[in-house]
Amino acid sequence: MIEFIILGFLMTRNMTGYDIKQTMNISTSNFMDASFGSIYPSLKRLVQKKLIYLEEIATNGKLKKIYSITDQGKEEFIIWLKSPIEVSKTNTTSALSKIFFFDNLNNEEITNSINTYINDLTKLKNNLLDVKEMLKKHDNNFEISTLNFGLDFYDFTINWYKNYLDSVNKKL
Amino acid sequence: MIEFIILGFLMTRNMTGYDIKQTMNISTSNFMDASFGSIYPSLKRLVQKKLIYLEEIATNGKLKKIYSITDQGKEEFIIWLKSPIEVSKTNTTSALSKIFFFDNLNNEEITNSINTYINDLTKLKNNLLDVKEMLKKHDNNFEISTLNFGLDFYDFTINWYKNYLDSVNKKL
DNA sequence: GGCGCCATGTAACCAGTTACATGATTGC
DNA sequence: GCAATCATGTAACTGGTTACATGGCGCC
Repeated sequence: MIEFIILGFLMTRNMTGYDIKQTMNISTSNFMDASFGSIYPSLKRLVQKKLIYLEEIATNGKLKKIYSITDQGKEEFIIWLKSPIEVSKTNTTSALSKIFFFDNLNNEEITNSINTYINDLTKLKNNLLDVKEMLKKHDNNFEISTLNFGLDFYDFTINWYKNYLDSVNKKL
Repeated sequence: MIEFIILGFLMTRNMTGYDIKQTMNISTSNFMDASFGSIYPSLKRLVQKKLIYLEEIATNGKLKKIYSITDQGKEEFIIWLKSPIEVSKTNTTSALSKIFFFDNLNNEEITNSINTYINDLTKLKNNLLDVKEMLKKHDNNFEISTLNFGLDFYDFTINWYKNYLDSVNKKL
C-alpha cells in the first residue's frame, strides 16, 4: 500500500523521504498516513525493485537522497491504479488512496474503475440484506444495529461514488 | 481488540474456540472477523491474565475446551465497553465492536459514550474543514475529492449515531 | 546557546493473517 | 468410504508503528 502511495507522489516530482512524509501530512493524512519507520524501508525496497532510483545530492556539504520514479515504476503504478478497488466492509482507505491519484487516468478509465467498485459494493450490500432476512427468520437476538450501520454505510458510499462519477464526467 | 470481542461473547455463554469463530461468522463478520490463528492464542493469553478460565470436558472420549469468563474478566470487559470509542478517520470497526455489545450497558451509559463519540467526530470534522480552507487559500492542486469524502463521511456517521441514540432512548 | 525543523535510519514490537498439521465425528 | 464439519493448534509472514539514535542548519 504505502509503496504505491510513494510511487504516486514521485509521479509528479522527485522527492526525499522527508519530503514524502511532509507531503502526506498536508494531502493524504486525512485518510492515510505513514511513519518514517515505514517510508524509509519502503524506499529501499522500491530501489531494489528498480521502480525508483536514488541520486545523492550534496547540499552545503550534506548529502540529500533524492528519489525519482523509473519507467518501470510508472508502469507498475498505473497498473495498480487501474486494478479494481478493493471493497472493504469497514475501511475506506483502499478506495480513497486510488481516487487521490486519479488525475493519472483518463475519464473512461476512471469511470470503469468506479463502476466496478459501485457494482462490488452493491453485491456486498445485497449479501448483507440476505443475512438480515436470514437472521430475522431464525429469530435470534444478535445486535442488529451493526448490521444496519453496514447497510446504511453501503448506501452512503454507493451514492457518494455515483455523485463523484457525475462530477468527473461533467468536467469534460 | 479481538480479546475484548471474545470476552463479549463469553458474557452470554460459555464457548469453545470453535464456537467463538462460528458465532463471529454469523454475527460480527459484517464489521469484524478473526481467524483461528488469532482466536486460539488470544484464549491462551486471556487464561494467563485470569480473565477467562478453561474447563476440559470429555465428550465421547474427546476433550473439548470450554471457556468461561471470570468476574475479573467481566469487569475488564465493562471497563473497555465504557471507555471512549476511538475515533478513526477511515475505519468504523472500533465503534461497531462496542455498540454490538451495548446491551451490557444501561441507557445512560450508552448515551454518554455515543455523545462523547459524536463530539470527537465533530472535532475531527471541524479540523478537516480548517484544512480545506487552508488549502483553498494556498491555492495548491492536491486532489480535493478525498477530503470531501472525509467531510461527507463524518456527516453521515454523526447523523447515523444521532439517530441511533434516538432509537435507543425511545425503547424505554 | 538552545529550539525547531530538516534529514535518515534501525530495532523492537504489534496485532493480526495464511498456510499448514492433525485427528475425531457425522451424514449420505 | 469419503466429504463436510467439528476442534485445536503453531510457524512464518505481513505491514505496518513506536521509540530511539544521530546530526546538521537557521534563527532569535
